[in-house]
Amino acid sequence: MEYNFSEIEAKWQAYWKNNQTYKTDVDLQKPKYYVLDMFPYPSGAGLHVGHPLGYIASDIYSRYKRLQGYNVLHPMGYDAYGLPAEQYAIQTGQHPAVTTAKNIARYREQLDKIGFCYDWDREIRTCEPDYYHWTQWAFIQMFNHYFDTKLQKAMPVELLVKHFEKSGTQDINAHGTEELCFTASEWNSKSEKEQQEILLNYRIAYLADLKVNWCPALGTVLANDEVSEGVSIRGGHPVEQKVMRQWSLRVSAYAQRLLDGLSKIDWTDSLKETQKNWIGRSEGAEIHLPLAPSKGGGIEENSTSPLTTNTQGGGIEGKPVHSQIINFQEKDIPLYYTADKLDWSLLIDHAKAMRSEPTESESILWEMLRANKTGFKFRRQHPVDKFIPDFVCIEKKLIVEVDGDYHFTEEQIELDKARTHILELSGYKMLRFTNDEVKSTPHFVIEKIKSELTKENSNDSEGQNHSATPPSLGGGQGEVIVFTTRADTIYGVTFIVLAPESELVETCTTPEQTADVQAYINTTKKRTERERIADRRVTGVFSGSYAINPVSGTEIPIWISDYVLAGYGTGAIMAVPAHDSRDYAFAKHFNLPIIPLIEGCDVSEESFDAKEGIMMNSGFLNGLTVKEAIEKAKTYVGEKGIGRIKVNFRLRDAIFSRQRYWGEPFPVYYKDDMPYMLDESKLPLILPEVDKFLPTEKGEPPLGRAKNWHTADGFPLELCTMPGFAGSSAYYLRYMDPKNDKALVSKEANEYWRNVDLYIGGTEHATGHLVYSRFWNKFLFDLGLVCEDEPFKKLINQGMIQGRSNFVYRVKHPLPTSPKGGGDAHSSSTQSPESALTPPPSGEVGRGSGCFVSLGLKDQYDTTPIHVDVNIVSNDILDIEKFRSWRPEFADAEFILEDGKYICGWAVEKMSKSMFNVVNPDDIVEKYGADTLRLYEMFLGPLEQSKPWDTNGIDGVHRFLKRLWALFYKEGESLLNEDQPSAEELKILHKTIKKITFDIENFSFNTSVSAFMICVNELSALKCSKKAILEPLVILLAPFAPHIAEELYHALGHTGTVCDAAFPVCNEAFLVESTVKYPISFNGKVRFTLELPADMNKADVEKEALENENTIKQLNGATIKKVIVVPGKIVNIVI
RNA sequence: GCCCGGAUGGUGGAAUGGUAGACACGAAGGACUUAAAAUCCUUUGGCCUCACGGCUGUGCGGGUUCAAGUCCCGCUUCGGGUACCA
Repeated sequence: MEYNFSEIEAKWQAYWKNNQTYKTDVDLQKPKYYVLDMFPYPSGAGLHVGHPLGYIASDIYSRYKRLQGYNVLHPMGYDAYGLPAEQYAIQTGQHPAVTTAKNIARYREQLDKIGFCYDWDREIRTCEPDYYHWTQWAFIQMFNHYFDTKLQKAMPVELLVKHFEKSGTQDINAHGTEELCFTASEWNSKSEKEQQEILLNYRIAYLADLKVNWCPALGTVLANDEVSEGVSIRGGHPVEQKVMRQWSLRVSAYAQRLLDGLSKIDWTDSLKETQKNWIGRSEGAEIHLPLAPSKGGGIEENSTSPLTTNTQGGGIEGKPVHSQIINFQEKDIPLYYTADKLDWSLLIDHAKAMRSEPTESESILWEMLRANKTGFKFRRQHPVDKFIPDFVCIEKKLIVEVDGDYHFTEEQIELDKARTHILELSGYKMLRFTNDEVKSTPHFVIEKIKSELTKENSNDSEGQNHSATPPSLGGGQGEVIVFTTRADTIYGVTFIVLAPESELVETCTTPEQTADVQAYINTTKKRTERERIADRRVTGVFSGSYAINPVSGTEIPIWISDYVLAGYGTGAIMAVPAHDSRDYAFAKHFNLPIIPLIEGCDVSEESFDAKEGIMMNSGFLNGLTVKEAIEKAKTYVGEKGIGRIKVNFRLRDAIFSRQRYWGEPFPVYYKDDMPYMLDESKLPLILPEVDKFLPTEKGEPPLGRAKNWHTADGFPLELCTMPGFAGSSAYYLRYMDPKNDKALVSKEANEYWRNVDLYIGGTEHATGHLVYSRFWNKFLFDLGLVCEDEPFKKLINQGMIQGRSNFVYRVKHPLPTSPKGGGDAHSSSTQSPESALTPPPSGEVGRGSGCFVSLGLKDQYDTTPIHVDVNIVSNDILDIEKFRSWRPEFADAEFILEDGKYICGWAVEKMSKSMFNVVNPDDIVEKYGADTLRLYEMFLGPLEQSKPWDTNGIDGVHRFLKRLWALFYKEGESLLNEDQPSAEELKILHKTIKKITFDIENFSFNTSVSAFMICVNELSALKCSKKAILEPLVILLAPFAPHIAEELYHALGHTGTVCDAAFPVCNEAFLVESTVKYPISFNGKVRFTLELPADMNKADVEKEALENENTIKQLNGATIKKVIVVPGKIVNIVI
């Protein structure tokens, strides 16, 4: 009986299926173990030989755990929604459900052939209503919860509403998009619509206007991790920035917990590092810089003091601001401005005349401010210093002004700025609103005022109140707020940069600069993300305004540039060109000053970015190390009320809307333009049919074509669908209880299976899926629906399987010189793949001759390398006949052979159709069997390393299985016997048990395959066919090669499945050696070995070694300096 | 630029600081066979040598150590990730 793998594999696959061998249920008698493969997207191309790598590894581990007595959950299913199926549907008109089902069937067929131990009863598909019911359900929960920053967990929105009803925004700890501020009475007086709008600011699933990655070619928005270098990852289409109203998930609220959780899980350091970078926590300070009134281009460089004199522009022209700056710096001295009253009285009169009649907006605002409605007393037209502002709160030193239309004249803007500055120097804070703002968005105006009132409060009373209520982007009207991690460099700030999108751009732009700023903003708007990345030229424009450094008192110019991101920090930075390379480049380009702050650093050529050295030019920070200075500066900023300590995260909220058809419908309807959730009893909301998978004429998403797409009451349903990661974020929970129609997962199932013990998949999910599913799980954990905070305890990334391409060399024309003899036959691994051509399309006759030269002779000719299908090449030898019939244009090909063979060149490239190097697992299974495929995939190299697939080596593992078979059968006769095993045989077996156990635990499957080979080689040499040895060996091999193991297990007389056997345990007693072969080395170089009893003591070993004749010969009379004896290991003689 | 991995024969790779190259492919030679396939045996890092044996050798340059592929410092180079994140 020969080893007939196809028969054996078919037989046992049928047996496992019929006997439900892999069916799993909750079993409280057994410990659980959950092994999961990353959710596959069933693409139309099917599996290539690289895909099953991780599945085989997880299958081995699952089978191993089962043999060890664990109840193993090992499920599989499909992430079935997605863009490719929909793109295909658009092209072909076929319904994506149809193509998806077809692809799944193909995947299943391929997977089945490899003999995995999946419990297929638990299969899930994200596109099935039974499944997406719970995706929609989770979304509703997210809509109905907010994130409490103090408790660091999700809480019901009803609690937030109760809080608003009772005390407004006072003392709230809710993570919000913006900081809002209102009283209870205001909340209660708001309309339903207004209240809903406000709540969206806090909901974990929320609708907001966002700048999104819009991909016109795909007609949808994409998440950050779906975009790379300005193009979509799927399809490579350009992506641009666009503001759209989109659903988002408040992932950013969980940033700290996502970061903290990493320390509790067993993932590789590099993966954790990637997640850390993605979350991007940076601890720093927000610093408030008041705007200065001075004007004009360029900054005043003042070498003798940090104080600036205003020499240009209007306003307080020519007035030295020396004294005020000093006062400003030393806040304990009351601020007072000593301006010439005569000059200013003219201005007042001028202004006053224009304000004689209260405008409509002034009246509106007054109605909202009067009678302590804000909680503070406001006065109207009350004189302050030498001005009469519109509204004043003396208690909080806050002035509110409403600008009429005339404020847009150049002159008036000048005057207003000067006025603001003076009042601010007197300790007043100034808020300015336009008529339009007051009329159209009065509640935002009043919120801003209230926020200002309470902000002042916290500064005054505690100074250290760094609560989690960030000010809105860019700060109030009279200041710029920047975020920095290098507060220590405050003395080196020579300019401020605003993001072009910053709200402050308008405030800061002076009339002279308006045209330039407008032009600049228009150009940046037009640039796509990709252009911004590709084009690293320094660009920017001066706003015309200045801010005052609150520590040094210097005036610094405010610039606008797109190297500052609006979405990070406050959208404004303090530029320290000496110590930040980006600022440096900007300063050099615009010729701005660079002040070095660290002793001995050279900033003539580049910035000194390192956080090391001793501070200089830095006032109270001089002499400190950078580390100390950062801490001291941060504390100083907090204590002096210049700013506050702040933690920023890079992690953004996940955009959750896709303007596509093939995804989960949102359980959302709209009433009065506000979103509402469907009742849970209405779930699942089934994806409707549409006539075409394209946007409507109005530009609505494809769901706009669906008939009756509204609630029973006639309210319209959401037209977007959910993104790919919606269905894949909690899928691992559904496997625990896949048929449950009452809940995502029952409490019982969840408490038994808990979370995934081993998760295997590719690195490509490091920042997408693995962040979203951790977030999603933490949210469900907060709701008490799941019992583990982290979904994936241990995670292994399998390496990529690369392709190995083959080349033939077409002769362009023979070289003029006659062929030189013995051209060297190097492999072409250094061959540049770019220079290789793919064959011309059928029909087109390629240029050059139809003559091909073998690799070893190709250097004698001028050749063009051409990719050739690896499936017609064996051991780099081309099958000439197959090549001729491969493509019509090669039918008459001629060959220059070496030794009668055509040798192909090769190179390692990505495995892809275009390289003709795709190897299909089905072909391997057909030729060698699934067990050989499984073993060979593991044998290729370490699981986590990427490596090229080369079918050439597969014969080795196939021979191994045949040799194993030969221990059982010879010419159809069984060789098995009941003989007692010898000590040597037992040693071979137990050595192998020990090695295999260790290797599986360490996921070192390549070395375990080697160990099996060694074992079988040794047993073959001994002609050992003893049941006592072979039975444990077969069980040991069962996780790796389950079919042959099952066959041989039954041959050994068993009737049940090998899956239910017990994994053999190593008995160390069989491994004890009586002697040790000591390598005897001289100065570390081994010269000979000496066999000595294993229990011989150190002194005797040394004695034996020194007395040995070989030693005497080696020494050749030299004196011994030292002898090192490591018992059981080595002897080293130093001479 | 930054972060993370690698670099060992013709190839994939092995090696708790202790005989570098296990195991396998390929190659060469041989056995069996009319022949082929299959199977089995021998050799196989390089150099010198009839041989015994010796020298050399883990990307490069230093260092630690009785002993370094392995640990430390400085480079070269190839992959992967990420990017004006202040």
